[in-house]
Amino acid sequence: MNSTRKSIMDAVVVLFNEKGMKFTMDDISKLLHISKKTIYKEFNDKDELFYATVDYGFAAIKQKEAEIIADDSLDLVDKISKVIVCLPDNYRNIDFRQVYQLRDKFPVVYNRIAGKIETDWGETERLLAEAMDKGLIKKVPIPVIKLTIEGAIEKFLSTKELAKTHVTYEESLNSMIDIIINGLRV
Amino acid sequence: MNSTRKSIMDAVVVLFNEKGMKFTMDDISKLLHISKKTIYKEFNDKDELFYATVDYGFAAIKQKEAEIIADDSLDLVDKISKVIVCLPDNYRNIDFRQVYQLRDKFPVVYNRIAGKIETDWGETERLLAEAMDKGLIKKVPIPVIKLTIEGAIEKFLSTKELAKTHVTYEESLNSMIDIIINGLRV
DNA sequence: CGGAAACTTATATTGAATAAATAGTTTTTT
DNA sequence: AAAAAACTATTTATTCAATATAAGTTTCCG
Repeated sequence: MNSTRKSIMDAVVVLFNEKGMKFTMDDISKLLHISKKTIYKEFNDKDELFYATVDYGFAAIKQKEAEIIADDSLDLVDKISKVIVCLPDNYRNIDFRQVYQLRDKFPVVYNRIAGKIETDWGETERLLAEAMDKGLIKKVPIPVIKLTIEGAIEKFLSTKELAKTHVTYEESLNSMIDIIINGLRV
Repeated sequence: MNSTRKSIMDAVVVLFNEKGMKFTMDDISKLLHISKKTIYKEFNDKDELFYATVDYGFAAIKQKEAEIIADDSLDLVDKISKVIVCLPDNYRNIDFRQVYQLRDKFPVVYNRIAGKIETDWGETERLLAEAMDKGLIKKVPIPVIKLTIEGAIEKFLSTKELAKTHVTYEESLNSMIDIIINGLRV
């Protein structure tokens, strides 16, 4: 993949975090000091650009996830907690709450994201089921675990309460995962 | 408090769960087969009705909470998990996600609710801090615990994923609290 | 008295008209 | 060759009057 494509997709992520979905193709060109023609040489339209950016971003997550799972120095429960933190950690700078804004205007892109997140959870669910089978953790409905973690992440991202108490998002996430993994241990 | 007032406030809760904030004074009178005049004899306006309904509802929660805390047969950690479940349990039939709709139209009522929820958490926070002091549970930033629980509850209420897997809201809530309390134990 | 309905006025919603912004293209400049 | 700027055809936002809805009051009636 050429570096122009990459820099454009990086700019999309930067602008998304700055302005949500309210940024224009002109914003991208201004940020990178490139002409719109250059963008349209790489991507046929805005949809295609967003779609590619999503795939580009999630590829990095999948990569890291695969490394964790392949790491033989980690036991199964450690792998689970690392894989769970993996998703938001790579995307520390992405405000996932704004993703819902895509639903109406870019439904294809939105569904791609939803699908990617589901797939990512699929891996975690597989590990959780295996750990339950082996008696390493309690048997608890997996949706309860999933929703608890998702809900906590959304709260951590959306609230200002953490900032007030000088607890960072990352520390909160690790604390939360620790509590839950420890709570699941038999 | 007279029974007319109570039945009107009960109707408010019923209609709120049915229609969110989109119900009218006429809806209340039709549901109860009473005239609007009767409603306006008890409450000066819609604001006052909602305000009273909030206080009426939270009084029941405070009552139950006090009973749990006074119960000497429970140890501190048990009290914490019971007090946490106490809030949503009493309000099993209230969809708290719709409360934000009040913010614009009934700011006074909204602030009352926000205040009540904060007060309720204050009690739980006090118990958590005490348990940490006594070394009964791990020292973890309390906002992390609070946000995790709040996030999970919101997710349980907002998603259809639980229904699909035949796990009830109540079971999920209890599982979640079990995991977290167990995860906090030293 | 209290329910049912009619009535008034404030608030909300709708939709067409208009203005503004933006995706995508073309031209000019460096 | 690519940036910058100008351009156009659509989309999207805004405005404002009409329309409709709902809060609160009054009237009538059993």
